[in-house]
Amino acid sequence: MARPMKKTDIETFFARLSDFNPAPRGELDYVNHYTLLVAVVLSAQATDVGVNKATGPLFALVETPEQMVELGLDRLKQFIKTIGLYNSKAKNVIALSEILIREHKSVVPNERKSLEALPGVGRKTANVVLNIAFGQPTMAVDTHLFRVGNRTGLAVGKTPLAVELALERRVPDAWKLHAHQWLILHGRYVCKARKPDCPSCRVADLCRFADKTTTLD
DNA sequence: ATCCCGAGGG
DNA sequence: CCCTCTGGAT
Repeated sequence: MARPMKKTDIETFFARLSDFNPAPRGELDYVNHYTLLVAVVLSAQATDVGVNKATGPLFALVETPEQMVELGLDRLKQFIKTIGLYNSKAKNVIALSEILIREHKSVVPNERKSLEALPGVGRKTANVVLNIAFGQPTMAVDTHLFRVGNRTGLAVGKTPLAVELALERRVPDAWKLHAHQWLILHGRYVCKARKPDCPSCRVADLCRFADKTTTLD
């Protein structure tokens, strides 16, 4: 039952996802490093579609920390009211913007430590920014990566951090940079939480969980 | 009722 | 470790 995915199968796993989608892109909308950071902070426990709906009008007006501080807490809340947890997120975005201005010359830092020191930015959000904005091969373990890793046997762990470390150990270097994006897309559209679409999954034969009862052999 | 690119506080 | 923040989609 606790059968981990075989090493050779991990290679095949990513080769197939890569073949299907050679240059996977995230689905959060942003216009620069700062708006990327804000979008990822807003995306906690929310769908990216819902986040994009709110950030479209917001980023048309605001794309720098200075403009965000000038916009102010109450008006920011109006923009993001349709996103869950909007109260604390709005507070965090304003506070984080003030810190960027004060301590980082309004530039999004490229170090984990500085990123995680920002309010509303934890390990997962820092990993996303490091990966997307700065091209670092980080494994940002969100709800999708956690589920897909454990379900398939690719990277098993009881906590997101454990799964992150397992991914770093097990994913071959050649696939590391885009692993997060491939896995999240796979988790969102195929290896879904409620009704995983195993029949149309291109890596089902490598998966310990896949329902293979529909195929005869 | 459950899930969505979680983080912070107790 | 637990709880809270929170609205929209399915």
